[in-house]
Amino acid sequence: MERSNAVPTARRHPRRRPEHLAEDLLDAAAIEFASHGYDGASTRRIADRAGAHQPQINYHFRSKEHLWRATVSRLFEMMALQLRRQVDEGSSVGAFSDAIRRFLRFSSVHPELNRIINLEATSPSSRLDWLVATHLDPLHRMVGSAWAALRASGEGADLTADEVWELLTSYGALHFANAPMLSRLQTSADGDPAAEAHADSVLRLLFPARMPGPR
Amino acid sequence: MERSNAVPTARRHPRRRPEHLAEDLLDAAAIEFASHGYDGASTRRIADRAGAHQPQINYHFRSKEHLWRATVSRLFEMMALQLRRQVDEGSSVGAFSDAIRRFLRFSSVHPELNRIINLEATSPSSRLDWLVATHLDPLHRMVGSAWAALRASGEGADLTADEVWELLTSYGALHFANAPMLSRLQTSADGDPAAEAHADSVLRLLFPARMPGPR
DNA sequence: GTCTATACCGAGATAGAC
DNA sequence: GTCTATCTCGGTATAGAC
Repeated sequence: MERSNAVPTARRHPRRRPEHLAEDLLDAAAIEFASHGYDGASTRRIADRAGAHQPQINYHFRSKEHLWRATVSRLFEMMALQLRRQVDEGSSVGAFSDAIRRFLRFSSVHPELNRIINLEATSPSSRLDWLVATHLDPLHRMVGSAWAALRASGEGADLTADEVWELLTSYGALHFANAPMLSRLQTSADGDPAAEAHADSVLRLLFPARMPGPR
Repeated sequence: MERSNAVPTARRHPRRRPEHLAEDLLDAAAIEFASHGYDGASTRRIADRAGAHQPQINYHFRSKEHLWRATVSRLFEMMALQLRRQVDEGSSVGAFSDAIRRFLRFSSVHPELNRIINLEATSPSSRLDWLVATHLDPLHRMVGSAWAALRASGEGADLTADEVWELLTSYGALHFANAPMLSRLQTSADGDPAAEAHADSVLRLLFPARMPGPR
């Protein structure tokens, strides 16, 4: 294992009396799972990062797998919070675009969710089954019907709903999830500044007629 | 660790006398690294999958890290072989499109490369540094100058070279790398059949004027 | 070059004192 | 709820017979 930079080195003996240890553990778990994948992440490091002991994880969550699910569900809840105004509500281009901007803004602030999803996306597992059934499929349906409504009213580029889904998740959100790599290839890719610019890029692909603007 | 389906169960005692054990180990390593990430992959399973013993890996390659680099380099060589006619050669739309089709065809047959790249893309590591410096940066430059030439001659959509790079790798290649997830969301995503259709989708985004064709 | 045996470490999980 | 101690397992790597 490569453990380049030591975790914030939680002080050893005196652990501390956290109001919300469970929350802290979930925060730490998100980072570790996103960086090393499920198999590669270790509950020891997660506990360390949260300033807790490793057995606390088994106490507060039942197992590593339960911790993973709780972590993912929490990230989805945070995203839903940031989206509030749902995608399927207004079928207007404005509402749809607004939802996309919120989604991408969230993805730039919390790239962990898309990272975790992408780590699981490449090989079948019970985690992937759960992820799709519990979280992704409902979202996919919402986006699909919203796009269908737009297309029916003559708006939007000539793309299928599945193509739009992939554009949003792969091209759109991965821009932030893969920032460590992209920043090594390009001038700058991570951080908030580029978030709105990338959203513009996505929207230009989806609505070329509306946003032909030069760069 | 979740080890859902047992590896082809290499016969135990009688190992075999392989012509190219190293090649077999690299094939097996590609699959395991792509499925579980560097940390999650185990040299035992890789050896098992190749019908070899675990210590053989340390004999033929120096370490797990060396095995990983050899695996990645081999996949890039296979891709270069499939691309043969280089991207930067002709600056015509036809040559560029042809290269993209070859790239995506390779990605659909060997999704392991894009999977491995994506696994490393999300967090800094010495492996990511090596990957970018050795393999990705040269490719990125080639694509960049090829696209610049096209744009200079008035061809192609209003996209920056970096946007094109992300469209090709994230939207384009990930379609195949993430097939296990996408196939659970959509009607069908993996396998060769959809490869050309997805290439059409990518090219339609890059050259809307030329390929406005309905679906 | 191939195999067995094994060293050594870190993983997840549990028991039980506090 | 928190902590220490510890169990068991699987990880990478090495030594050495063949």
